[in-house]
Amino acid sequence: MSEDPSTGADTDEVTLGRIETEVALLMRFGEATRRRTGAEHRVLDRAAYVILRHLADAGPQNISALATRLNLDGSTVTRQVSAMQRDGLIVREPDPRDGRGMVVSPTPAGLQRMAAVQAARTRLYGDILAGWAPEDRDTLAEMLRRLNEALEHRPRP
Amino acid sequence: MSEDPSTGADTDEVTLGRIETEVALLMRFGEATRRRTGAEHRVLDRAAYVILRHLADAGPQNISALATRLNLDGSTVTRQVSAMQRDGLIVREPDPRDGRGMVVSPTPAGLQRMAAVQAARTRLYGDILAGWAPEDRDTLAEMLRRLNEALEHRPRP
DNA sequence: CCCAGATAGCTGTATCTTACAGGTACTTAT
DNA sequence: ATAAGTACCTGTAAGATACAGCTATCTGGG
Repeated sequence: MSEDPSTGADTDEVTLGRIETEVALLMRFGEATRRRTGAEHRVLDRAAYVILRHLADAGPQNISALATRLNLDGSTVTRQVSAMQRDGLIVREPDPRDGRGMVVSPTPAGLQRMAAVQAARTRLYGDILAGWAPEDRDTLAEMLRRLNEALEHRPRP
Repeated sequence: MSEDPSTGADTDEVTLGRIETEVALLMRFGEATRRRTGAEHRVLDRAAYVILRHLADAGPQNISALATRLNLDGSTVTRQVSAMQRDGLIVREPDPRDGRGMVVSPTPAGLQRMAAVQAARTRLYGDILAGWAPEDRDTLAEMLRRLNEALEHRPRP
């Protein structure tokens, strides 16, 4: 470690360390925000938000498909979906093509609530990044997109 | 919304939406990884890792300082520190300058374990970002750093 | 010096999120 | 028609965290 800087021999090592640090930090911020925000923004559970975004994006799906996509156990999604149905955010209907399955669809109320949360979060980022130049915001968005893309196609965790 | 693109009137809105989406996605990746990794990498709890990094970085501290810094309740840190002491990762000594407080210091074993986890995570990022140009990695690191900086100084969550 | 209020840490308890195990109903393949 | 697999649900358990209440200690005004 700690080679001659001019060679750049372990510059990448250093950069990777920085990325590791910053991602870890970002995760902590996110979790803390989620918890601290608590009742206020919790018109919509974080889990519910993710599910609604998925349904809005990829169309009505059954529970197994959701669970796979969200990296969650089926039983977890069953419970989340039950709560969301109780709150009128989604409807659950028998799958006409598979008697075992249930198709989950967002309700208008659910989509509306999701959009509101999304707008609030976007506004929050607007505040947080208030001093940034537009091109820097763009660079950030692009770098995050590429990071997620890389994570999705990672070799083997 | 959806103004004439040539004016760039709501380009920022769109960019903020992208950032919101990508951060949310990154969080889900992180959580899924943490859970899936499970017993394997769990030579070191994620909480313990963060605490050790902090102690290594900022020196021995008492529990309240840690809790404040980590955005956690004092009782949570008390329990985490107890577990870490049981595992020989830290030591807890009475604060000579405040009879109420306890000073938490990392042990050599704790630092070593932390360094090992850090190295493993750095290697993981090396795999994930295998195809990236060094300057892109650098840009990512810098953007993440600036994002975290902005989060730290955010107006008011 | 002494007491009131603040602070540090610990313990008990509750909540939230999740996973795993087992059960039932249905589907698919042989 | 039967066996194996799948989809979902329910029971149970584990982990992380917050809040409330407790004790010991510190600090500042009389």
